[in-house]
Amino acid sequence: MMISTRGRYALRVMLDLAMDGTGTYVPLDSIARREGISEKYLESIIVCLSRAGLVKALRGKGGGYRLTRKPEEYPIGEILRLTEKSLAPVTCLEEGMDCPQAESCPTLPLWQGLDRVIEEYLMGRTLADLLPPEKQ
Amino acid sequence: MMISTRGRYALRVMLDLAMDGTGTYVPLDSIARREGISEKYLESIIVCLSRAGLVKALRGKGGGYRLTRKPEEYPIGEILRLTEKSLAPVTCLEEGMDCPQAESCPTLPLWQGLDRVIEEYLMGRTLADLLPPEKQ
DNA sequence: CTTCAACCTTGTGCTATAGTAGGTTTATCG
DNA sequence: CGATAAACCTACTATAGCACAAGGTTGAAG
Repeated sequence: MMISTRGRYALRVMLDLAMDGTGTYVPLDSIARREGISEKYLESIIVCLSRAGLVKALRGKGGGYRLTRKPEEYPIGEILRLTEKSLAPVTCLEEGMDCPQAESCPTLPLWQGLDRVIEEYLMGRTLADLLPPEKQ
Repeated sequence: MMISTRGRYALRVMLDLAMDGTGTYVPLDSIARREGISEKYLESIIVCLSRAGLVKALRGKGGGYRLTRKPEEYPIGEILRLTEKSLAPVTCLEEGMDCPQAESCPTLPLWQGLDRVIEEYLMGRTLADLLPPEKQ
């Protein structure tokens, strides 16, 4: 629940790719070195992003990853949702968790409201918002 | 990070006490039965609330717990902060975590913003907001 | 002086997180 | 063609936090 290293690393990888800007393929080991993150661990993270089409992968020599859209077309929430199992602040709201007492629960509306606030914040910002001004 | 059963149970206990309304001491085992939660586990939770003065405890026969303020004087965030180790959405923001790269981290402002939004939401609502209309 | 309730300490099973390790496939370059 | 470089895939592991459970101790009322 909420944001672990997986989501944070995913964001940093995407940001790293966005900083590159050249549209060429960037190999993962160079990203790992720059960001100071275990390459093997990053692998398991970027696979999610690749399968979902947020980045395009190219194998073999000269291969790597690159963005498939412009930075301003990546809502932060989308990146996090793919790499975290859930962004819900409480387990009650997680998928496949329909609580039998949901109808009468006096606290459920509170959590739903919190979830909405978080969702709006994360979907209302994009990768581009995290780039340094000169890279805009 | 974020809200586990500890915080959720704490809220339900406080709500249970607020529902009582009579100002008399309510024993924990009756709360546990009503809420369907393990009494022993609740014990470890309510101790935090008691030590912080959110509830007053009375030992011995006829003892139990009662609120020390009116429901509208308990911000939800205060209850959760006491029972959860942290409400921060990422570890970066947890106490005693001053990251050496904080200055140059491009994602830190994002997390700080998210933290503020959550904080405002949770501190802007009180126990009273969760009571059914007729109990107001 | 018994009863009931809070208080305190300790232990335990489970699950998720944050990685490691090692091998397989695929593309490029000399 | 073959070496190299990269993504891809499977499986394993150590650690920590969560959600309790068990048992005994202290203290207030009747």
